[in-house]
Amino acid sequence: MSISKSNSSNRRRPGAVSIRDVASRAGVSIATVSRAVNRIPTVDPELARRVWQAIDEVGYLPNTQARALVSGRSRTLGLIVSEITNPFFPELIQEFENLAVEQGYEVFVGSTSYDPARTESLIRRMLQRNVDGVAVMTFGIEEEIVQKLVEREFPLVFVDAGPALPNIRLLKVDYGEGIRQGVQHLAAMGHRSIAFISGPLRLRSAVARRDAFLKSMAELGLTAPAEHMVEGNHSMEGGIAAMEQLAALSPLPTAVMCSNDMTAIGALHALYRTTHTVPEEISVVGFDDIHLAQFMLPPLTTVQMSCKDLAAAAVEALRAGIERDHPQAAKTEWRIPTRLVVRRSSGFPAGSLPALVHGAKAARK
Amino acid sequence: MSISKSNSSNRRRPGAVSIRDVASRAGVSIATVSRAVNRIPTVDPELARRVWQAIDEVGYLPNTQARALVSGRSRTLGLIVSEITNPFFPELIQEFENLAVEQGYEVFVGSTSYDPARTESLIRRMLQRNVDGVAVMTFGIEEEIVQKLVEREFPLVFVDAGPALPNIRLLKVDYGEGIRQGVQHLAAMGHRSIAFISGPLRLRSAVARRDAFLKSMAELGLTAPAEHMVEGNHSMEGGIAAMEQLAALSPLPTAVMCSNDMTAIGALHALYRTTHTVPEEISVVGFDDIHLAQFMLPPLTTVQMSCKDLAAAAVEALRAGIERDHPQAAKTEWRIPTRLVVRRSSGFPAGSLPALVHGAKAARK
DNA sequence: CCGAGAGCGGGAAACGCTTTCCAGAAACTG
DNA sequence: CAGTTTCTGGAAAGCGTTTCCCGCTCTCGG
Repeated sequence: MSISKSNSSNRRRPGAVSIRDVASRAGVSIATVSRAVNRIPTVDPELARRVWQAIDEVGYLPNTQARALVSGRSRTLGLIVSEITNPFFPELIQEFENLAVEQGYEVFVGSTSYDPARTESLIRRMLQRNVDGVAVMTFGIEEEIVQKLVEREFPLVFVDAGPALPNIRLLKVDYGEGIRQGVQHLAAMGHRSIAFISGPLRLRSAVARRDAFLKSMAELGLTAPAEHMVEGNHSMEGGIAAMEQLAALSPLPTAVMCSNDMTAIGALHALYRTTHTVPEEISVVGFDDIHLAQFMLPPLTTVQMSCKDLAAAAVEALRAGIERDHPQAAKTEWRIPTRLVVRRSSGFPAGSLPALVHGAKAARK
Repeated sequence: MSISKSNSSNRRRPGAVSIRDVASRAGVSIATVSRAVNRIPTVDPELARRVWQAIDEVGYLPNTQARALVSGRSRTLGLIVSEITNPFFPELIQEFENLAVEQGYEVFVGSTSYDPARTESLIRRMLQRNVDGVAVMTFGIEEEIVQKLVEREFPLVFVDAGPALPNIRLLKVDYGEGIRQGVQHLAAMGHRSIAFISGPLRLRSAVARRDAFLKSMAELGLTAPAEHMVEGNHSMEGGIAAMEQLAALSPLPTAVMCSNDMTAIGALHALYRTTHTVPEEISVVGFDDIHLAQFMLPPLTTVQMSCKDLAAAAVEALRAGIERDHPQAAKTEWRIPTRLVVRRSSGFPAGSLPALVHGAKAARK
């Protein structure tokens, strides 16, 4: 008799099942079904059981759009990264997505490719899709675009260099400590002439890393001449170009610290091409500890910035901004620790006396 | 006087603006605003102008959820890949997303990590989010899960090995031709003992590639003994392990064809570790032509499967299934061409007489 | 000059769900 | 046993759109 209204509609996808189908099947009202689905405790256990059974039988899936429309929350997060083709980001995305899904959120990923127009469109699309919050993990974003989001009182999370605005949560990566660990590791092995390949210097986070390097050097009483400070672009190609520039120097620096792993991998390639040996002639240290790092030849010594930590902090910070009664609602900064991972691309500089350090080199073999 | 109803609601995000705000600002009905936004030609140009101006002034963005709810189409596509951390996929995702956005679609990306439970949850979530269609680019998916989608008459696109079901569109990658090109390239240089590192053989597409290899060999009157057919897992680690197995053989095969580039890169690493030279002692050929391939040492000879072509075909096939009056609505198969890219990881086998081939090797230098 | 027809714009219904409000039932209490 | 409280389920009102339908106006021909 009562053919479900929704199924007689011509617009819905044929197989789709609405809350009404469940209600009539279970012999209750749609309100009861909704309450059962949302686990409101006041519903009679017996009824709830019948509802769940009916849901199972008809294969009901709540329509997210309708839910979002009425609740005002889409249970969707935006994640903006610089370049999805840079291996660091897929790892981050993966972790972020896992955690978000665990918390019942869906994720829209967007990659800016450092293009302001793309970024702009990305943000507009996310706004339109009503995401509940956005994590900007791009290591550098145009201030004005953020403005739009802030105006709408959007929960926002930035990595290390967000604009100082209210309603913004920051993930502070401890570059200072990370880079210091790398520099001290090299200095401890006897390196005095350490070069640095930075990221593109128009990005604040790239500048932050470079400054951390200079500071760490200064702490040890070391200086880096201008020709030892080369600008890369966070990609392998950039690393290759930068390293070629350094390799032309005479004398060669005995070690190179890189702003990220892809750059370091590029450096490794450039050194291979110019037939310099690593770490005998020159040591290379990266930053990030992407998956690939351990498979380099030689395996890359690097400063680990844990994707997992970063993703976890991002999701939590976002939740803190979204969910009214979140325990950390007031927190605005999350610290992301870093740590040194020593592999095989770093060693004693040529001409040093390894024996003095109790054969440490041999031990690492 | 007339405070917008929507703005007085307590649920909406404070900055949000609804169609009603635009309507009252422009002094027209919401229906007219909707028509103007959707560029329905029957609306008076002067009114349309006023509407657009009002939209600009109040910063209106149509709510996608409400649109989707009423139109029954979410303008969202699902993209399922195997492993987002495998560099091939980010490149694919990037292209896919660009094209989809160009066509006015948003993309939900999901990575299965070869885990049926994850895949299951992924599909359920996509169903729930009402995606208009799904492209499954995982090189192997569980049949039963697909069943669910097919039942709902979901537009579906598969890469090369989709189940033979109605309403499914297939992207046929021309493995036969691609692998043949690789094998013939090697054979032409004088290789007779060619090994093959496959993908995980429970995946149909891995089997397809392996069979293509055997067929190509047979065409040339060559055979591959069992110990030359090693199973990898499409990752670098798998390639390393497989190559180590091959490297232990005596005599060594003079060339290795790999099921994908990551495997080939792993093989290169394994050979470096065992101090075999490439291509002098052994040639290596990959498949996919990921970005990384050209930066290997030596740069990897590989069979290119263009991400761009693949993504373009996927988006088009999806649109053909979604949009009622799409010109290609009836098409069910798209061919993806492949082509050989010769770089430096392949060369003449040891003991061959390069001079016979008119100094081709020298020419490639 | 009047009526028919065309064209445009507004009111209202519908999409599938959540949530509030209220009525009725059940369980107590005096 | 009547009155009060507590609880449960149903009806209905939206959420922000699109779209259908109807009525108004304007034009043009007879």
